[in-house]
Amino acid sequence: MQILVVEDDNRISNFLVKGLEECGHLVTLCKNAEDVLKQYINIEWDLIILDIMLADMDGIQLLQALRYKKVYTPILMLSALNSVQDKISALDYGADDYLTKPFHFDELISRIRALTRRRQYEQLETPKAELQFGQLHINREQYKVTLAGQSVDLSPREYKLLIYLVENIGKTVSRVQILNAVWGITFDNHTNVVDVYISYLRSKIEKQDEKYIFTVKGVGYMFKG
Amino acid sequence: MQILVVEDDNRISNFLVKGLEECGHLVTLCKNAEDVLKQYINIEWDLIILDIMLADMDGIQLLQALRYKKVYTPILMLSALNSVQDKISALDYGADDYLTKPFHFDELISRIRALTRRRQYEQLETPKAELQFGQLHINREQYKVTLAGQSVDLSPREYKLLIYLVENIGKTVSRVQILNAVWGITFDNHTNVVDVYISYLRSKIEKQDEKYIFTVKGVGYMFKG
DNA sequence: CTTCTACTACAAGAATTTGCATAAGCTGGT
DNA sequence: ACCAGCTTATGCAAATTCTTGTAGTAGAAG
Repeated sequence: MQILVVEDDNRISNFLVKGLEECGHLVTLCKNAEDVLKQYINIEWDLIILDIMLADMDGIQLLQALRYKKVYTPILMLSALNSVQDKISALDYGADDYLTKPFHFDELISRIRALTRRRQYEQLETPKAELQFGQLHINREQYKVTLAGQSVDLSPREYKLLIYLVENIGKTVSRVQILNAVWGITFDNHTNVVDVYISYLRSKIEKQDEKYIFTVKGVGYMFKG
Repeated sequence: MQILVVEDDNRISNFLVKGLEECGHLVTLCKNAEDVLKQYINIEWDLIILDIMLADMDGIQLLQALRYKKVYTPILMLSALNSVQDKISALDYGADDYLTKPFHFDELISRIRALTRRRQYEQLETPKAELQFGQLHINREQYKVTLAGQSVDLSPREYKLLIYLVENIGKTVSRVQILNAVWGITFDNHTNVVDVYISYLRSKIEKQDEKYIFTVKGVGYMFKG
């Protein structure tokens, strides 16, 4: 899933990003409220994790702002405060769940699962751990990819890229989108890493007769099953 | 099962932790009430064992606090007092069972079994006491591991780690997840203890031709049978 | 059909990160 | 104080990531 983490404390954000990525999610980190409203508001996230205490804006305010702008993405609030009052006001203003720091990572995971369950039922393709396209087989639980029975050794970045493409199967995704989702880069810094990694992937998962990644010239790439 | 023991008397806590671990449970010890509310409250325990006499807070108060915070984990109270009054108030405030010290370990076990019976029925796969993977043999009842008939001497931490990996057999578990489940650490990701212990475990339970623990690059580790 | 341009593919190597082993420092229980 | 077990620190090899540079290609324009 694509998750936006809004958190200015480096320790916690680092922990969150690392942990969520290790669980197979595509995570983007944003360190202040303003940027959320400016840059990230138009991206379709599966989940937003929002710290209630931010340097530039109260988390509740941001929550309100998002809901006002008709962003109905599930939002999970994080807080160091353990007060009931805060919890209530967060839920009142439209948060979907609330978690106090420090928390157990497995609990975060289970709450994320609960929050996005509806979504998962709706799109029955994604929650499957096992995916297959022709000769290509992906096991998301074991992070294992096989091609015609033979194991394919992908680096973490290559794997992430593949997952992103597969999650957007049939849709053309731009380099900027890929950079955003897989690398967490939000501005164009004139790099061609995406091209390079597409090339790596192709060399590893495609054969002469079996192609999965298609170039859409001037736009980006598309995965076809 | 994952059990939290809240007890400040070393003699008793040691006895409890050792005994429960020997019965194949994953036990975390907490020596004061404050830490329970701060650090351990969001972890999904299967059972909490709570001494009624703690240095920093009355056990009943802690019990109340937990229930107030909607923690519905089964709680078993321990007390040196034999007074009926205490027993009643503990049960009134939401404890699920009550046991007076000194007690026979067998009684504790049978009460734990009663309290968590539903849970045990639910997960019929895990409670097996005897596990075998190739040459590797784990007896959870006796807390004993053998490799090709030869006894393997694991430290408590090593054993806990092994059990966690085995319980997630075939699934990749991240370092953060391991740190959470085996160490109870929620916010420190600048440590390499997990790596070190994986290394210890491997040196003790693996041979040239027999491998059980597989590294999933950039993600974590996976146990394969 | 040829030329041109913008875009794409890929190779090679530098820089960084990761995983692992080992060693050294700590800690709590006897 | 000692010992076993736990944690932190360090160094190294290998893997991964990313930049740079060049060759190649599709498609528009002449």
